[in-house]
Amino acid sequence: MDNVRVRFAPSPTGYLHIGGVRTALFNWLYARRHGGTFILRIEDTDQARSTDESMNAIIQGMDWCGMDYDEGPGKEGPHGPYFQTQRLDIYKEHIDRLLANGRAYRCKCTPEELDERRKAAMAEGRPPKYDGRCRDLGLTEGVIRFRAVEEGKTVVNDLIKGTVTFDNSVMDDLIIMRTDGWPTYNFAVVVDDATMGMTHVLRGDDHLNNTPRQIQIYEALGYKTPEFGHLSMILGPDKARLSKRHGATSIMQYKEMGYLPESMVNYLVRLGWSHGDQEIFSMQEMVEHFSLDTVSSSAAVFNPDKLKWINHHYINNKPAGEIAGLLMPFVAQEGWAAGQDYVEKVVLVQREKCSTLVEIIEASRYFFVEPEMDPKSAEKFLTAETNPVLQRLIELLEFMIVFTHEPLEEAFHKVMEETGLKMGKVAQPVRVALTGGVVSPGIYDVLEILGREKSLDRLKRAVASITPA
RNA sequence: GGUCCCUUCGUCUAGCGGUCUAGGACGUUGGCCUCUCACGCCGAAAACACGGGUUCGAGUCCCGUAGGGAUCACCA
Repeated sequence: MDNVRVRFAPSPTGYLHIGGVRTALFNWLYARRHGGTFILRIEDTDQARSTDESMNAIIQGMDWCGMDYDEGPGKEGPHGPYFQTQRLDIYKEHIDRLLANGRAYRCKCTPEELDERRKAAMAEGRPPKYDGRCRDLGLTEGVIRFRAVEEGKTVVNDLIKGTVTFDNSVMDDLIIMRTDGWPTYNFAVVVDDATMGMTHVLRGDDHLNNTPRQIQIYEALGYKTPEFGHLSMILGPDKARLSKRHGATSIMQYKEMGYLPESMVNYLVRLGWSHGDQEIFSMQEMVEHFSLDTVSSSAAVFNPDKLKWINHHYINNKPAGEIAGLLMPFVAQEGWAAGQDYVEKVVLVQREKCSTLVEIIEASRYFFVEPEMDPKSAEKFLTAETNPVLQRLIELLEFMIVFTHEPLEEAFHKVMEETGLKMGKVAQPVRVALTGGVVSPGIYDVLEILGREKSLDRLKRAVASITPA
C-alpha cells in the first residue's frame, strides 16, 4: 500500500468535536502508519454557517492533540487550494463535464415545491425522492441535478463494515449545484477527493448512506473510486449520538478542564480500536500498531470515568516538571504568584490523588494562599485537648535548623513520646491548622513545602483560635 | 415509514469454529497498607440480545426476530 493519501475534512461551522477528533486521529494514524500523506481540507461551502473562529479552533485542536497535517491551510501542496470556497473553478469544470456527457441537467423546481411534494410523499408512505420531472426538459436555468442510475446495485466494499450493497432504485437525482452557484456536499467531496488524489476515505458512518451516490458520481466523472472505511459513531450515555447536551464535546473544553492531549488521544483511539489488551499507548505505539483490521464496526459510548483514569495515568507518569509547566496557566488564572519550581514541588505530592490539572489546583489552594478554615474540621481537631500538642510542636519547630522531612519526623516523634499520643492524634490537628481541612499530602511534605515561616504562622494562628478548656 | 449499519460484563473491549467453566480495562465492591485523602497490592460480583439453522463441535458462520443507531435537504 504505497502513497496512502487520506484527509480530514471538517466544515468550520462549530468547534472541533470529540467525534471529529477521533475521525481525524484515525486518518492521521493511518497516514503515519503507512508513511502516507495526511491532508486537512476545509469544507466551507456553507458560507452562512462557516466562520474563521471555527476554522482556527479546528486547527488549534488538532495541533493540541499532536496531529500535524502535510497539506492544508498554511501548507499549500500540489493539490490545493484546501478550502472549498477557493475551488469553485474546479467544481464548475466538473459540472460542465457532467452537463456535457448528459449526466447532469437543470431543474427549475423551487425548494417550496420540493418540500411540498416530499411531505406529500411521506404522508402517503411513498419514498420521498425527487420525481425527475425536469430530467428531460432541456432547461438552461435553475439548479443542476445529477442524473442517477436507478437500475442495478451499487456495492461499497467498506474496509470496516464489509460489503454493503445498495439497490440503485433508492437513488434519486440529487442537486449538485445550488441556485447560488455553489456545489453541494456530495458533489464537492467527490471532486475534491478525486482531484486531491485520496486513496482512502475514512469518515463517520453517518456517511455510509451517501457513499453509493458518491460512487455514481465518481463513475460519471470517470474517476477511480477510493477505498472507503466508515467509522462507527461515538454515543452519549443514552446511546444517542454524542452531542452538546451530553456535556463537554469540544476538544478544547477538555483542555480547559485539565486533561492532557495524550489522554484524549489515548482514550479516543481505544474507542473503536484495540490492540489486544493494551490500554495505554504512546503516539508512537499507536502509529506502530494501528490497523483498520482491528477497528470495531459497532458504536461506542463515551465514558468520562475512563478518560479520567487515563488522564490520572498521564499526570502521574509524565515528568513532574512538565506537569508543572502545564499547570502554570491555571496558577496564573487563579491569580497566584508562584514559580514553576514551587509548583513542581506541589505536583510531586498532589498528583497521585488528582485526575486532572484542575483537580490539582483545587486540592492545592493552601499551598498558594491562606487557607479557609473548614469549621467541622476545626471543631473536631482544634480542641483544648490538642492545644498543648500544637504548642509543644511549635517550640520544637522554632529551633529546627533544616526544615525538611527527616528532622520534621523527629520532632513529631518527640511530641508523640512526650504526650503518649499516636501519630493520627498529632498529624490531624497539624493538618487542619496548615491546610484548613482534613485532606492533604503527607504532613511532613506539607510542612516542608510551606516552609518554616508559613507553617509556624498557621500553627500559631490555630493555637490562638482555640479557646482553652 | 424506506434504506443502511450495529448487537460479548453498567461502559470500552479481547475473542477471527474446538485452548471459553469467555480474558483485560474503567466503574462498583470486600480486604490489606496507612498521619488524613489518595496511590498501590490482593480478592469479589458482573456479559456472548432471542430463535432457528450449518457443523462432530458456534461467542465465533448463515437466516430470521427484537432492540439500538444512522440516513432520507438548494447542511456538511
